[in-house]
Amino acid sequence: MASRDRNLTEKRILEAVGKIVEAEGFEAVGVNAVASVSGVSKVLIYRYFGSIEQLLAKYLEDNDFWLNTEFPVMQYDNVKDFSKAIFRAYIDMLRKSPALRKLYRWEFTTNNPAIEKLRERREQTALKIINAVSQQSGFSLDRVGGISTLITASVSYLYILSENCGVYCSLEINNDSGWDKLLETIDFMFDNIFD
Amino acid sequence: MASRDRNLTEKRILEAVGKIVEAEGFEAVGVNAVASVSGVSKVLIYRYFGSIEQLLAKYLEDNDFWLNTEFPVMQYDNVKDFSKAIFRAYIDMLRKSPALRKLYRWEFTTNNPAIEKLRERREQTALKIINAVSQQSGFSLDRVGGISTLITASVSYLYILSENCGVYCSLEINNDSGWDKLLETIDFMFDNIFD
DNA sequence: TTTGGTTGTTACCATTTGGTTACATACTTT
DNA sequence: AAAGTATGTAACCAAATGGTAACAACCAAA
Repeated sequence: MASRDRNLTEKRILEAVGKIVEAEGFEAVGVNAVASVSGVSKVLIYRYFGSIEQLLAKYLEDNDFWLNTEFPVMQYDNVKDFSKAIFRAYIDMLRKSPALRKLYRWEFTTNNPAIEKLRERREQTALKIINAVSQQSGFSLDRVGGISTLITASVSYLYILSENCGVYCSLEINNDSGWDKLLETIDFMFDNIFD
Repeated sequence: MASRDRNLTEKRILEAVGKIVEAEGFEAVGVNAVASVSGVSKVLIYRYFGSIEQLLAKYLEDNDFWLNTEFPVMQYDNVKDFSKAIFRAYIDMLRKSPALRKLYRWEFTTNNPAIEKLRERREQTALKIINAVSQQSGFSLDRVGGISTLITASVSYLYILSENCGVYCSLEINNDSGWDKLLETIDFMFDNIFD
């Protein structure tokens, strides 16, 4: 596009990555695709980012998934409400971000340093929360960890699937009605557990 | 391979599909790959199956996922044990079948008639079980459906992820220890709910 | 034995992929 | 003004993809 502005073209390239990711997922981010969507010749992609891997690493770094999301701090008087809030936040995060859904999908088929790093952060964040809830509730780490796993994994699965499939177990996962029911189920679970 | 036996070469081709699926997933099933793994020239693939889509449809039909798995019939005296057994069976199914794990992964990125059919069957089976449990337990369909969704989606997610990632939420998902903990969590849930 | 259909192989095709070379244009610094 | 560097483009390359055409070998039925 001949703008002769490195910063701008780098921005254009990264924006193109974002567009492709949100529309088709990380699997579709190739040199040719990025070049054509950004309108920048692919030579510059290699020149400025080295490789697609590095370009994606930069993209992930910029849109720092997980780190930018504020999880509700322990500001509730009881653990039950805190727990409910945590998973509400998790659901919200995935609902709002098509890119995050695509990232979780990508994780199923790919292994690279960037993904490893994201996994580590996820583990750290999870551990922190699990520790807090465990201490406050008196439940063992395994107990709290098991429940957290159950819920977050489920939510992730359903959100990824919802992009291709409208119903799972009679639950409408492509509109709010299904998610309301699921939230209600989670609340019900905690109501039963914390008593 | 010049065996001049259509049945045999068809079998060879389908077996090659199976190998590729189990090792690399449905995404990797291409004409060239199938041809080279099976040792059959790709012309015959088109001649006998029409297209890769149809070949995969045949493969899915043959290895009829979901239909061949026996779910524990209501032979327990209480709903709690029955519920626990159901999800144990579900976990077992995914544990034993690499192809099923790959199928669930494939479902995230693909839509075609064959997949739609599998989804329908899954819905039917799920509905049947949910109905049974709902009647026996007195819980509403939404309640039972919600819990079923939560658990099966979670298990599916963790099994798919386990092929690329060893730990999720401090849970070791690539060996039995993690799965034992998850089973224990599920049991705990039901113990709390059914009382 | 000839005819017709089945099975298999080789070679080819267009398209797309990731990746590079060579060159031209501009800007900056000396 | 000259030299050197940063930016951009067009053309090209090898490899792999899905897909087909042409031909050879074989078998069975007429």
